[in-house]
Amino acid sequence: MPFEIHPGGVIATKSGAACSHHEPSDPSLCHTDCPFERRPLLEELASKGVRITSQRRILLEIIQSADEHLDAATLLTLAREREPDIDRATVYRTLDLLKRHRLIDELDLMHLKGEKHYYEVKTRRDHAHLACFQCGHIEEFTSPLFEQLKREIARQSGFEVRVTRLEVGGRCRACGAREQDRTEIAEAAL
Amino acid sequence: MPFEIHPGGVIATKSGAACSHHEPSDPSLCHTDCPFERRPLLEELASKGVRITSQRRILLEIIQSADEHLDAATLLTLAREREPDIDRATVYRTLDLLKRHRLIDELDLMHLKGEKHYYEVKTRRDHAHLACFQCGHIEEFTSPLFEQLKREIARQSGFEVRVTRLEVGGRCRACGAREQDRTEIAEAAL
DNA sequence: ATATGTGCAAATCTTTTGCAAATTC
DNA sequence: GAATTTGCAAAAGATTTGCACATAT
Repeated sequence: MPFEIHPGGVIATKSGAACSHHEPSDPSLCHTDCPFERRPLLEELASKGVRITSQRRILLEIIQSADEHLDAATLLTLAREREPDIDRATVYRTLDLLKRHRLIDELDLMHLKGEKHYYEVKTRRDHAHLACFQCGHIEEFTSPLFEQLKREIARQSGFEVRVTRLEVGGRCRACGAREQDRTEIAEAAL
Repeated sequence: MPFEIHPGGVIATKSGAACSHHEPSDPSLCHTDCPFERRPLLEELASKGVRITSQRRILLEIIQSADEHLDAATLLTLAREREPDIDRATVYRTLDLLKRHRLIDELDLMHLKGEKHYYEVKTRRDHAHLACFQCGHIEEFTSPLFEQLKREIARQSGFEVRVTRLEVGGRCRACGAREQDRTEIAEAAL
């Protein structure tokens, strides 16, 4: 089957699989209507007629259940724990496949640690990624305002919006507070 | 002088220099209050005690007056037209310098043409970059909603927001219309 | 005079590609 | 059985680094 992007709507997950977007401590948030989850990647791909190989099965499972942003090298390492012969190229090709099918999003996370990319399962609501230049902490941020902005962009520019990437770099609350402490200590020393 | 980021406010340009953010056909938009322009990069750097070398002078001028998004290789080529001995490393080091001083923004433009970065002078208002996957067209988009979203992010997350990057990928109006045409032609042929 | 910046060359990091053999449907 | 996918090895693309020499303040 020649590659083709299918527009089809987002479908809520039917599985009871762990939802990587909530703390394990609050599993009650992971139910059928979870706005962050969708069908398992494997199901999604198979239904599009994409061949499921053992390598892809492994990679999809890892990506699906990852609870942090993965880069290609980490994904390769994790996959090799299960299948030592899996190749770097297969990882990149699979990531590309998922990207083209719009099942994952590619992130830079402000290039805090080099030029590599990070990946995450596409969620129903887009979110911003906030990266702290000082401690490297990454935070996600969802907002109706963001959705509104995307609609405004589509309407005013005439663009059919397919992918959105909002990354913010700065200093997180904790680092800001720490800095504040330092200032106070310095002042007290005078 | 050890490197240090100075927070200082944005200052409107005093020069009559060409403003790269408006069509040359509408020079009236380029005046003192132009919300897109700021002090020349060279002035900005010099006032921070950064050494101005002949190489930097050339690079700054090119970046300043560029009317499209530059990548490091293009910048090097343009610089070499004026000074053939300038080195690739100097280009990267200068871009890094400007980034650290928050005088330029780094963009990916959705990696339409490889993994390289693009650069533009930081403007007073942040803007989104819309990239058309089909024709490669890049469009900029400013909106009060974007500013509002940034404020919301800062307030709710406690982040001190320093850099924002909003990139949108999809299909531009022209390509969408072209596609529409094709569909109509295809239907008429039935 | 001294700290800083530059060119050169080599290295690094990340991703991509051509091809023969293996696998999926 | 035909088309697709994989592993391997090599290449490509983009950026970074160490060091001796040159330059700016």
